[in-house]
Amino acid sequence: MASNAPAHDWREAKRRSAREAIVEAAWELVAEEGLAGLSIRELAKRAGITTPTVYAYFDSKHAIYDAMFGQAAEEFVDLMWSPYGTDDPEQELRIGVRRFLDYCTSNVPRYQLLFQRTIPGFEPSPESFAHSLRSYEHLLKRLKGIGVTDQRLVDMWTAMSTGLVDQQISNDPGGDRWSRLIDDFVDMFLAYARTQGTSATAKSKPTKRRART
Amino acid sequence: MASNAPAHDWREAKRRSAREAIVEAAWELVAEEGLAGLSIRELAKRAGITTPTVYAYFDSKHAIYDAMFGQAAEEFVDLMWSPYGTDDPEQELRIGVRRFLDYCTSNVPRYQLLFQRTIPGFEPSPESFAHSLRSYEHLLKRLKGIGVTDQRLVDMWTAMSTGLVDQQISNDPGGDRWSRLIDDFVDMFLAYARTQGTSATAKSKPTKRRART
DNA sequence: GTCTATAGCTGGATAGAC
DNA sequence: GTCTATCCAGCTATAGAC
Repeated sequence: MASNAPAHDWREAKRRSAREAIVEAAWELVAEEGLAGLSIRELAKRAGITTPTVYAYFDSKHAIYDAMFGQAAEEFVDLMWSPYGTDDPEQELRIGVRRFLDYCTSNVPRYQLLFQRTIPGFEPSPESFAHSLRSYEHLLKRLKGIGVTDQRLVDMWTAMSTGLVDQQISNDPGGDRWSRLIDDFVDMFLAYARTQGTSATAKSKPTKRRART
Repeated sequence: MASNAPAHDWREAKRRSAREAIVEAAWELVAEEGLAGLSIRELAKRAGITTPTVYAYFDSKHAIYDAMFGQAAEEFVDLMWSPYGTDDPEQELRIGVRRFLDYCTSNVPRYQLLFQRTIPGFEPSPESFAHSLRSYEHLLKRLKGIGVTDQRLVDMWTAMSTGLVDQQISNDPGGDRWSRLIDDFVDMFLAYARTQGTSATAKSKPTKRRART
């Protein structure tokens, strides 16, 4: 977007870095005040600028939320697609859910912005949301790795992952009462999936791969 | 509290019913505007009174949240303790989680108030929170019924239940994409629990009951 | 207890000079 | 683009007459 303008690239770059500085300050603010506690005035103060300057870079408060969403969603998708250092699909699944859980619990407002609907009226823009779809695709890939393709099983998996995160955040913030149960959860899921007509592990026959269109 | 004043009971009753009317209006308001959208002015308008009158019954906005919390928590604990119409512990467990899920999904702001930490700075009073503890006790009772007493298994159960609710609310509001997976979840949990050295079903030996103090 | 009136503040967003 | 200054709407909460 706004790409093939070879001259004045530095302008674009400068503007982008200014935007990023604002978003950075926004993250710091919501870390202290909660996601809903984002105030443009306070944000400007922290970014070392004034309120109208914020509006030179963002049309509205929701536009700032969207920029935060986009940045975090991209960061998350990069994390989930980065190498897993193993060829074992089950291991990859375990590492994946660990990454997800760590990512969520290490920054609660970010989790709420990305995965819950806690800001009334806010919907991420299609560009921002596209990252989230790519994350979900990688999840499908990981599950397919262990032979799970049934949508019902996929939905059960997302519910289990979310439930872990949710309980950890709500009832033991900063602790590990639920996050330490990850491996038990995976064990439970794998055992169940095996009873559901999927391979669910390498010892059964590998899943027949269907060519992507 | 303010109890043994035999005369003027009608005064107490009238005051209580006025409070209840305000709380009722508060529920209607948050149903439309979201939990954080509770405004004293708008609340007063709906209750057919003026703003200062609200303060004649509640010290602050948080006090209203607390009254809502207490009312809902009591309603919920009554629901969970009400008869299950069966002697089969497994059936009771299934009915219990169904009740929980229906209760949560049928009123999202109420769910957020009771089970999540979404209002910054709000903590329920001990009296209000006591109801929640009694609900949790009944959950322990139901799980004990199928032979599950291990805290780790209990925590896994709460994470699974919450995860179902959370996904249902966040990703398919009004639908049943996750709520219809309840029985699969219970099956999965029961199968896993059986591998964990608990009876987890009636066909094993019944759990030894320890007398309550 | 209930009202009118308002204090006191904070919010998002903008006008207009530079 | 960045500022000063400000508008206007909304909020919680209270003062004081009745």
